[in-house]
Amino acid sequence: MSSVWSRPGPPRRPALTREAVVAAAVGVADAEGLGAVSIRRVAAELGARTMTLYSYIERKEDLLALMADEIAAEVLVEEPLPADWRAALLLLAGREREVVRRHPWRVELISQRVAVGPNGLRHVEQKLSAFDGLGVDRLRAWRYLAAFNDYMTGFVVREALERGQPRQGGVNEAERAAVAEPYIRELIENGEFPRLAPMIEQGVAGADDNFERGLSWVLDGIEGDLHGR
Amino acid sequence: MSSVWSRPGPPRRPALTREAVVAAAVGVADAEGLGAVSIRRVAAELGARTMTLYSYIERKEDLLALMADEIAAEVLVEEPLPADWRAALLLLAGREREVVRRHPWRVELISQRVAVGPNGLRHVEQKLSAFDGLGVDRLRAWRYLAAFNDYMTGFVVREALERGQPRQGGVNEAERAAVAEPYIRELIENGEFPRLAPMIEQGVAGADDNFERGLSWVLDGIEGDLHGR
DNA sequence: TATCAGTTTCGTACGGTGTAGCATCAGGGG
DNA sequence: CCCCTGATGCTACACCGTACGAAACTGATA
Repeated sequence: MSSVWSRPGPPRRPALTREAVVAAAVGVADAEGLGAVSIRRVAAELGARTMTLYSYIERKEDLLALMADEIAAEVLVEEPLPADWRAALLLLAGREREVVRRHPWRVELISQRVAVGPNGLRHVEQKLSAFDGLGVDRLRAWRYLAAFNDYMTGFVVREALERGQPRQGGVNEAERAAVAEPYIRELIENGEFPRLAPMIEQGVAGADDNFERGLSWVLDGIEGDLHGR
Repeated sequence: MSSVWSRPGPPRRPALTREAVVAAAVGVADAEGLGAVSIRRVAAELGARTMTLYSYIERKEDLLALMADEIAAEVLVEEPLPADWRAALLLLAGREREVVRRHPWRVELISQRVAVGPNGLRHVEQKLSAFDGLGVDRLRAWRYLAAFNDYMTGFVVREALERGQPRQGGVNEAERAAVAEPYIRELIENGEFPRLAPMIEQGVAGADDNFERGLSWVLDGIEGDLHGR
């Protein structure tokens, strides 16, 4: 039984890896929202000290980009894609939706200018490949892609907001709804919103999965353009 | 000439108003991005001390909600709307786009669960009123609205990102592009992105205003549904 | 085996954030 | 007149990202 002084300190912890750092960050974001992802917190999660993380990333921004690209891998589908372009896009869209449902913090990264990584690029390439058999030139394909992407972005953002991301701090969801309730009710009463009010009253708003329907309208529009206007 | 002690302090500053606070915050966000909007900064802008702002709002979140509703007023259009539903929606969409161009920080608020205020509700009501003459039931109108809104959200988010919001701190835009350049070039070379690479090389990506075109596809899709599938 | 170079780890510190708690003070109503 | 209500502002706390430099450890070389 030696004294503290002669005993060696704990063996050096197995070296961290960038992958482990990113995985820990993703775990925190999944469980408690993107707001809980701080350098200190992720380090603690790994049993490391704060500044240690800066051996693996240069800035927090980098960590966010790596997180985004990590989950971008989850939306890739195994090739070959369905030959029918609509089926292919529907498949990709479904994946995208699932991934955002699993990692709702993704939508917060959208408006944060995070750099696009290799998996993000692979995803774009897959979307482009859906148009392969159609004989459209690059510009047209790009325009179709843009319209499709824009719809998808809007949809997943709205869905994530409606479902309510895990949040840290701030007012929680039920509480917020409770506060909003009387205000909304007042608006219904006062008659300034004759179209909106009954929709809220009857619960038309919300509780309607418009994913495939809305998407099919966008694809119909593209198809119309495809078949010569 | 009296001494400091006997001279009265500066006359009490004219009382702040909530409107002034919100206007100052919007000004800061327009000029330097949402990241520059801190309680301290907005207070300084008004010549007030930090904690004074908390007489007008309860939390910073409130200030953000008020800012959002402030600019939501800018997207309202004078009634009556064009009788043609497509023309009405196009008008509203154009307004929405202009407002986001003027206040690009709006897109950052989208994914931040800010409460919707009276002007936001008025805006929704105006959009709903576009469907008035069509004889569609509430559920259908709501679905059309959702699809239209989703496309618009995605579009304005993408446009704001492509144009580059004013940012404080962080790497600036040109610098980021310069860093991304060799990485992108490498991807082009290595052949993993046969569809995407030539689009970047030829500049097909970006520099193509797809606003009305993409929107018209969405409206075409809705119109198809309208005319009985 | 002893030394050196290069990484990885981490203690400390700085300047920023939102905001709780309390003291101060002005103006208006009894 | 006084008192009270609400606006104002100081101080302080806990948190953030991260610059800087020292320490500890690893593997390669002499």
